[in-house]
Amino acid sequence: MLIATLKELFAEHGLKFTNQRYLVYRTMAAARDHPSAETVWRRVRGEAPAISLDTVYRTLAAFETRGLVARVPGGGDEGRFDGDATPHHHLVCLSCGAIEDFSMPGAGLADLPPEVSAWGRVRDAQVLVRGVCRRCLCQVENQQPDANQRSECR
Amino acid sequence: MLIATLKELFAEHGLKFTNQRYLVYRTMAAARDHPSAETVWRRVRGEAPAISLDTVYRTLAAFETRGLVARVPGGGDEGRFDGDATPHHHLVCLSCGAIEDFSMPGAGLADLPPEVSAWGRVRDAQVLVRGVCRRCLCQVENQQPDANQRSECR
DNA sequence: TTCGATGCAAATACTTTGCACGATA
DNA sequence: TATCGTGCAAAGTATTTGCATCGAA
Repeated sequence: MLIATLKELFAEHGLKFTNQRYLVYRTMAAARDHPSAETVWRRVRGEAPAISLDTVYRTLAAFETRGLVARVPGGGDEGRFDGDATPHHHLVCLSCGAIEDFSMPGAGLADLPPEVSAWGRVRDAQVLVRGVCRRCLCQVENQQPDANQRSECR
Repeated sequence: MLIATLKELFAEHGLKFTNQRYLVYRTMAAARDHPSAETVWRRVRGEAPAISLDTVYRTLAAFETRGLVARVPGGGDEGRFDGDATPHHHLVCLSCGAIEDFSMPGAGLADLPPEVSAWGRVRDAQVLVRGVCRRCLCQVENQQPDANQRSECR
C-alpha cells in the first residue's frame, strides 16, 4: 500500500500518521501468523529500534477499535492480532499457540440464527477451533518410539 | 448430582474428592453466566469461607484438563469458565463481558471442512460471536436523549 | 501552535508457583 | 501411610497508565 494512501486511511480514522504506526501497520499487513504485541514489537524494532512496547500496545488497540486489525480469541494468555480484519475462521493450537486461518461457508454473519440479532449488535462472528496441530502431535509421537497406533503425522 | 456419583466421577479422572472440589463443581454446574475464577471463588466462599483463590484456579484447571468444564474464549483479560462442556456456541458482549450460549445447527464438529482434519487433532469447535448486548446498547441510548435513530432497545 | 502520540517507568490485573501443612484413599 | 490437595505468600506475565516530551497537522 502506498504511503499516501495509508496516510489517508489513518486520517479517515482520526489517526495521525507516525512512523511507528506506519511500521506496525505494515508489519501486521504482512504477517500471516497472528502475532502477539511483543512479536510485532520485535519485528518493528528492526527498523525503528527506539519504539517502545507500550506504543505497540497502544497502536494495536487503536487499530483494533477502528477495525484495521482484529484480535484473535482463544490464543491463551497473550493477545494475538490479525492483520486481516475480514471475516474468516481460526484454528488454534493449544500446545504451541500457532494460529491458522480457515474458511467455512455457511458459518458467517449471514448464517447466524435469529436469536442472535435479538441478543444485541454483532460486531463479528467466527468459528474457533481449538486443538493440537500436526506438528505438535508428531513431536509427541516421536518421543514415544512405541507409537504403534494410528499416526496423524506426515 | 449425588455425592457418591460425583466421587466416582472424580475418581475416574484421578482426582481425590475434597470439599473444595465438590463446591467448585457444584457451583459450575449451577452457573449459567460463565463465571471467572474469582466469581466462582466468591460464590464458593459462602459455604467454605477458608477456600483460597488459587485453589479455585487449580481446581478449574484440573477440571478443564479433564473436560469437566470448558474455558470460554474471547472473554477479555480474565478467564471465563463454562460448566457445560458439551458443544455449543457463545455470544460475548465486549462492553459488559456478559457471555450467553446459543445453538446453531450446521456449525458443529461434523461440519468442519476437511482441511481442518489435516491441520491436526480437534478438541472443540464453536462459533464465537462478539458484539454488544442489548442491555449495554440501551444504556448508551438512554444517556443520549437525542436518540431519534432506530432503536435496538426494548 | 495545538493536540494527539511517544517513551519511560511505575502500576495494575490476572494467574501461577514454592513450600509446609493437612486430608484423602 | 503415601500421595495428592490446600492455603499462604511471593513471583511471574501480560497489559495499562501517568507524565513529560516530541512531532504531525
